[in-house]
Amino acid sequence: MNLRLHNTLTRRVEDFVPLDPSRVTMYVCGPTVYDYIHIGNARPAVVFGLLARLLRRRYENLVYARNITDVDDKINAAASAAGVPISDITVRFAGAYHEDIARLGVDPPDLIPHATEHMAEIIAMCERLIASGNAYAAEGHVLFDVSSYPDYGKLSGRSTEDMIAGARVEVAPYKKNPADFVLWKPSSGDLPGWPSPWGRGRPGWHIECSAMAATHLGETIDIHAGGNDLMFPHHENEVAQSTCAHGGKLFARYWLHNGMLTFAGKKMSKSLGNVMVLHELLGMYPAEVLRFLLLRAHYRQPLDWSDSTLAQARATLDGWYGVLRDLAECSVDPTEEVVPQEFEEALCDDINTPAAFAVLADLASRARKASTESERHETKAALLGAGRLIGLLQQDPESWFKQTGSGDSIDPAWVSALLEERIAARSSRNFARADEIRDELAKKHIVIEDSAQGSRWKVVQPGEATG
RNA sequence: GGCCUGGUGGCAGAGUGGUCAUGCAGCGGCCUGCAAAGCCGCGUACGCCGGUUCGAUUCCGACCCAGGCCUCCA
Repeated sequence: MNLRLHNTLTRRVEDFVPLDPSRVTMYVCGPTVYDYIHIGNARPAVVFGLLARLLRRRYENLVYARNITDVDDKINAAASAAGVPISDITVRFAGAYHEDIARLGVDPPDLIPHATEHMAEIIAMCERLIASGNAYAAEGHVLFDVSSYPDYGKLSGRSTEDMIAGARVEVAPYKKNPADFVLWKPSSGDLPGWPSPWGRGRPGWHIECSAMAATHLGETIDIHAGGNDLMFPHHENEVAQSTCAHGGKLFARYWLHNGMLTFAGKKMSKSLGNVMVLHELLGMYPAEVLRFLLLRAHYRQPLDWSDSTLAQARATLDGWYGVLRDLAECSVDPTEEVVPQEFEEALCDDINTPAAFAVLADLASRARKASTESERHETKAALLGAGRLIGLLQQDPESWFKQTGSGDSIDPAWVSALLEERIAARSSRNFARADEIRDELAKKHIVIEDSAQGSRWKVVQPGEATG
């Protein structure tokens, strides 16, 4: 089963063949840590974290780096607004990022390079680019000379003429060419800065990733991924810098780009002010519902956030957890879990999570109908194995159904007492009282399920099960 | 304006040149004291117009519409 990935460089799905199967390298652009991230920022971490899992199943040694950008003018703005050093801001929000992402079931990458810890490498790369004639210093800046790199624009599919024609930026006087971009810029006294051959300054954004990728993964890396909004200029600039700094060596062999999360059809972004903050969402919804929502659409497609899709995600997961709850008696040791082949095949087809979920749904339905003990065991082991790989169905099924939204709390003793009373009422055929109790529980969003085995209860989210 | 994606049934969302995606919701039935859960069954979906083809939702062209990038952005 080959792993196939859509490569932005060729705009088609290709077989993934690593340069060196004994050391597979992947770099994903991480967050700039100046605030809590929104749910859209979590999409690449979730999707490419899943890709990392798939890669680890095939290659013994994956080196996966996801950076933290901790030098940036937005950070400077946040720090000066709060009257604290930038490290107060970056440490706090990098910590929050790791915590929130972990709750979404994302494994930590192997390496988490920080831009501020790579100043020497960044400066060295600038010097190398100047020496090779691909960059020039001007008024305390170092700029990349776009005209020195004929392939500039190849990744994002635009020509330099297009860029100039569409330019909406005012051209700084020290630029030779309007498309030239900053590698290093001067810092005035109150801004964070590092000593450099061009005076005290700080790096431009793009060079950080190039320097960190080269430092930890090497000059040519297998996979570089990030949001498709980074394709231009960020990734285009990375390609230019890295290729030129490394004597024309190919920088990244496979470029992967995830689609944007939208809200009411518009890209979720801080500047539009239409963001759903992940940290807050985690307090309102089960983390697996959020993770499932992010994986329900193919990663390259846009994904619209809405109450309806949220409710649908919750309802589908409820169905699968319902199967696991019914199979509670059938014990499956983690070592007995298996990842069904069709499931993994779907994921290996350019991370086709919707197709994988179709396999999971079929599995769930087979598990529910399983008539023999071995069939129950087999399907449950497959369900759990698939769930583990994709990062879902990892909760205890019984407690899954007892989760309440933020603010609500339910006293299980109170529920049990009413349930007992209702059982007694039913056995004495006092259905009026039994229904009264059911209605009372329903006010707390508690639903009763009677069966031959007895009565049980679950919490449904308000608004759940709307189409 | 330039470059790039995409338009699939009530909603979400894969995929394919010629019987099935799948999930959620809905409807009918079974089950149930009634429900819930579950089971069985049900829906002439592929933006518009041409072209290629024995046959197109799938390939080609035009058009319309939406979104992204061109400025910080996952």
